Amino acid sequence: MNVVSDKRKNGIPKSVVARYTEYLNVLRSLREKGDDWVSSRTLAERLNYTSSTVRQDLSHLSFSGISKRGYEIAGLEKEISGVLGLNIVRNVVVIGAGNLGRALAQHLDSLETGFNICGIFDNDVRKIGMKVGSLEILGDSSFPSFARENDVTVGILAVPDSAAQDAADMLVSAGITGILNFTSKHLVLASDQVACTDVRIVASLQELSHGIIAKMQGE
Amino acid sequence: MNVVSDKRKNGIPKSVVARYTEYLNVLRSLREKGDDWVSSRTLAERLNYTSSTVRQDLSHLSFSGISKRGYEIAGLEKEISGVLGLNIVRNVVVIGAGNLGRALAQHLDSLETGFNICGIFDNDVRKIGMKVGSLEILGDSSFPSFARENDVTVGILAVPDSAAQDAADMLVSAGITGILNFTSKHLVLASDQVACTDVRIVASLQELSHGIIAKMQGE
DNA sequence: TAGATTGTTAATCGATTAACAATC
DNA sequence: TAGATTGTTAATCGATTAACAATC
Repeated sequence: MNVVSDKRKNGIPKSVVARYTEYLNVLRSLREKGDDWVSSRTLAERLNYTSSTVRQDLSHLSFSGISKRGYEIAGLEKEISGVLGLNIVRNVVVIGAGNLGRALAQHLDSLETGFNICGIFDNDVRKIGMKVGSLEILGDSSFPSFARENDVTVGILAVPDSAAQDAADMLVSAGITGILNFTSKHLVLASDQVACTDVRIVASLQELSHGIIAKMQGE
Repeated sequence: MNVVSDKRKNGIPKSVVARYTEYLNVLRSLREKGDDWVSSRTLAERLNYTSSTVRQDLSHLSFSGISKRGYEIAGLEKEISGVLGLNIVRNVVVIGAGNLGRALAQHLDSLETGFNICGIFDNDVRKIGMKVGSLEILGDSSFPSFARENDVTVGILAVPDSAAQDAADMLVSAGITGILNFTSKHLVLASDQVACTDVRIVASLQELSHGIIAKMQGE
């Protein structure tokens, strides 16, 4: 097996992908400031990494910097966006129209993230028909046909924990390819071809709580 | 330096703390199901870890399992909660009363997470006075005195990215000890005694996008 | 007792950092 | 040119897993 296919097989490490998203934020803000080039050192300082980590990360890309100048910002942004698959618009639905689901639909829509929030679903009949921004809340039963007709590839899960697994099953059987999980439940997916990322809101608050205690005890 | 103070100095690794929050979820659901004991194997299977990882993690605690029986669920829950600092109620405010801030205030309140959401702030005068659940939106200017009088130790940051650093500065100078950051900005904190955890909603969606592509390319 | 499960040591694996030749 | 910065190798560091004696 050659080096390239070997790379494909192993893919880019999750830790590197996570930093790519951070680099994108910094690159955008530098570009908006008018900068055209950035060094690994500058990128690192903005995010509390080492320049070595930045260069290692960028070495996974088909994009090179130039000695003494650094990396061309617009080109690097485009390359990272491509690797993350952000150059295509994905149709996304929100499952669960409670406080969190409704807010996420509107928040992600207003942020212009490049994802198209095209539907919001709930199984509470009293909510069906209500409006969330320009979207109308639909019942779960209409989800499978909606997903097919609107080429929906991502589902955002914002239901109560008790309904999480059932809702995930519904998403998978409707042929979704990715789930963004806002519940605290660890999901078991019926297909290993479906990607899942956990957002862990409550867990993050608990980790923060531990962080506060650790600081008090002198790190 | 002896082993104990050495342990204190290094603390529990972040990766272990992250799993503690997952263990808590599983322990609660097992307890509600009526179980009293759990093995490292069962805990591991529920979360796709190895039993070795679970036992290593739990070895940081002052709590022992028993050969052949495993770990007593209620006791382990209490121990992990203690280490994470969840045995005391913290007063929390939300900064930013947009879609996300308002939803987080209500969501975290309804989840009974043990954190007390006691205030929500915004600098938009048109929002001041409006209600979010039982809370009234207050202006940023009243935050310092509010924080002091209500013993607020945690601030949830849900403002636009452009206002993130200023709002963080406000939280730190008001004497907050922890920030849960929902913006996409990397915060620079004026005090190294303040803990910060990033929630990374948009970044998670971008990581999911990469995950989908990776699955398509055969992992 | 026999066997299941812990706690811990040692091995492996992966991620980060240091170092430096190449180069613009 | 001189010096700043990349790309990459090798070293270090930390996290996960395997293995197994202790034990209930």
